[in-house]
Amino acid sequence: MFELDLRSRSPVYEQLVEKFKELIINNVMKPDEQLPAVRVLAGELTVNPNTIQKAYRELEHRGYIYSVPGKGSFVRPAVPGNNAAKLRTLEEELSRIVSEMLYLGSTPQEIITRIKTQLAKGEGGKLDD
Amino acid sequence: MFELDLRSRSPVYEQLVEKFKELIINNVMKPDEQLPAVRVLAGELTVNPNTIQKAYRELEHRGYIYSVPGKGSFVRPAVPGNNAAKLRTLEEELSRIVSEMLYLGSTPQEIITRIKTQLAKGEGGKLDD
Amino acid sequence: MFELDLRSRSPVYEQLVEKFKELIINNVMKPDEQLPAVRVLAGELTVNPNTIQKAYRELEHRGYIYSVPGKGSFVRPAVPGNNAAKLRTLEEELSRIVSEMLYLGSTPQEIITRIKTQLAKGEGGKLDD
Amino acid sequence: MFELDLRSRSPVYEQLVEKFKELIINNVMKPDEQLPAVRVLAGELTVNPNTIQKAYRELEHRGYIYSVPGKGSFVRPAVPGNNAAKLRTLEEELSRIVSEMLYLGSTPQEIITRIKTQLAKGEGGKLDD
DNA sequence: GTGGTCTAGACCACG
DNA sequence: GTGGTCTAGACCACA
Repeated sequence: MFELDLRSRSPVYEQLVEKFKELIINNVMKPDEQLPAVRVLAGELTVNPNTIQKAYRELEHRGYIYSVPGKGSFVRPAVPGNNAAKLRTLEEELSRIVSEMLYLGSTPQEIITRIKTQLAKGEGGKLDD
Repeated sequence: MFELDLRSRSPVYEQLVEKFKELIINNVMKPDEQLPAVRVLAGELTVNPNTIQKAYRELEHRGYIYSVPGKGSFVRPAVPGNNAAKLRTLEEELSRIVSEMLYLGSTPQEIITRIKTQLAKGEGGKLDD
Repeated sequence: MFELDLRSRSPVYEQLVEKFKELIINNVMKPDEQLPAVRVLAGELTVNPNTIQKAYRELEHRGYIYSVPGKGSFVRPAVPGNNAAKLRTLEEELSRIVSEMLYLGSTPQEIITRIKTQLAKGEGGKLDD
Repeated sequence: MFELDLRSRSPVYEQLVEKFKELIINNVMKPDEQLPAVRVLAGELTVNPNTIQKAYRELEHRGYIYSVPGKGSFVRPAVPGNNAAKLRTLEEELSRIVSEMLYLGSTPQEIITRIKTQLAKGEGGKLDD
């Protein structure tokens, strides 16, 4: 299910956070769906349970999941409002990336085309799922 | 000139690398322009000279500047070719960010508009300089 | 294990880089084999740990090893593709050296024989390992 | 006549040494031919005369030229004997380079061919000049 | 215990 | 005065 790169510079728990974020954002994991139990996932990935727990704690802190003591962790439904701060951060990142692509030789046309393609896919995905 | 966050989890030298990368990419620092001397910048930012040097060396490794012992460090003029690998990485980052913006409630129209605006500015900047 | 020349004009960390490069290139250190821990090697060579780390980071930048924080540093398996630039540099060095050997009195026959011998050994080594 | 790279990491005087070595080795500068006067060359290259002098001193120390006080510096004729130490060093360098080329994916056949080609040229050059 | 970051402070080569 | 090297020694995050 997960492909962890133990050789990577980025810590294992961070890789887990990113994987789950991706699954949640792309609606592969649905709202209120339960995440694998810590010990189970630790077993499957042959990773220390502490590492899984750290990842779940981080996901909770970033607002992607909620934990119910004694029951487990679940995908937190997205709330449309109150994301202004996060969106501003993302917009800055996006600016940075577009600047760098231009610097490295991408043409504005290429960049626009690429984003439009993705937006089309993203919309479809959202509607279809 | 620089705003360092000493409490950030991202190391000081990495923050410096990002700042300079931004200045170079956005053509605020021109090709062959000299960067502040290691000791001078260290003094201004009240940071250890070794930390500045680490940032400069990293920038050199990443191809943004060149350092000439005894002379100084300078912005390396951009070479158009062979950025395929870097561009692929950036495109993946861009995908990730666009996905997340959609998840947080941005509309495709907003995203496209924002990027077009930036591309227009970027072009102007390039031409004007 | 290592012979460092502290009086050499070539810096200690650079000597270390060259030693490890040699071990890796000649397959004395195998892919994914762990390098000595920074502090351990520093102790053995009576050199500052920072110096070792600088060498390791340099080896990582040059693509010979990878370091995983908290785990260790390991030999990076060779990837065949995209060494065109490095090979061109080496070919120039080779030209320079052959010229100088001719100048110093080596005969073409001697040079060819010597290289053929090495190539035979190199092949054997590769196959045997 | 000379192309100095002031942006290079390698010091100017070292670049000069290498250039002259190359000219002498390839018989472009003949034995007992006079090198440009320090001040003249400094003027042409717009370089500090001290730098030229340092290069000449280094060339003399390495046995490529001799200096006659009050007259100038001249190419030292090659003496066939007594180069054993230098040759051993060169052979080691050659081994190192061949190893690295193999590591980077060159085939033994390619390496042999390339050296034979150069040896043919070198011989011709020597005989023709 | 591992690599990584940072400071304080010394010394060197180059131009 | 410039970048570069090195030491000594402290502290942090990760597994």
